[in-house]
Amino acid sequence: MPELPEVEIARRTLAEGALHRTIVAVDDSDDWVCRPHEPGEIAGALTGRQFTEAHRCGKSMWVHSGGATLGLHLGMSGRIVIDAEPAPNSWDRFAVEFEGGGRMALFDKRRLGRAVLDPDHDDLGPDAAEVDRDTFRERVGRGETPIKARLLDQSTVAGIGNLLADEVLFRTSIDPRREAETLDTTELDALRRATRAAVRSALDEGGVHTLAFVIASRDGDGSCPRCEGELERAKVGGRTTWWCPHDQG
DNA sequence: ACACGTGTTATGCG
DNA sequence: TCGCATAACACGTG
Repeated sequence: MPELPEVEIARRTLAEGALHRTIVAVDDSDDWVCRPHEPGEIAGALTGRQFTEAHRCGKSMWVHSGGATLGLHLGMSGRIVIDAEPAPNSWDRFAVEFEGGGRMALFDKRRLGRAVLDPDHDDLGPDAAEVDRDTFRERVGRGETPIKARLLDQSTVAGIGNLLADEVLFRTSIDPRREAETLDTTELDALRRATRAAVRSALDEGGVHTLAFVIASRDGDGSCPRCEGELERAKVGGRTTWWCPHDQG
């Protein structure tokens, strides 16, 4: 589920449902998801406090509590759930209970999500939906790595995942295997604009699953939405990649 | 049974 | 130290 748009939706869920409620209990017993702290350490830092603000950069979120900051990452399968019954099979990997009932949980079957105290975001690039034109040009348009791998590198620009990368490369007719430094400024500017537009659209429609090329490649019959030719599939930057060999030559 | 996956990070190599 | 590639991580799903 989670790429930048899903995480922004999760942040809004936190902002609307988890702020200004007194925390009376914390379940941080999953010592794989709750790291690197000892069980009870997050609980000790948050119990009795209220979350006051919910922030996001790329796919990382953090909430202020007046004292410690709680960092949340959804990993590949995580979701934020507010005021629901505890999930079966301990799929709630982290949870806080609020005074008077109700709770906030990180639901994550695969356990690749994270709940951390005072998260370190030093290795995170600027948010992919906010980065300015010149910064995008200089950070994305360098190196011999495939442009898709560059877009997926969270320290270059934060928030683009596997599906969004395919979508914006399709929208700009750029071959995902091109070396990043071979892109000219026109192509880089187009990539940035396509990213902003795709994020806006995904936010409006409910996630990256709703984007046309994502549907065509993952759920559809594998034909190009533009020329109807057959899409190609291969590993690029270690990830499954779809593109149109005709339009993205 | 077995490979795959919307993410991150540790490790290895030039 | 840097840039890049790959494996590993956990575990449900098809």
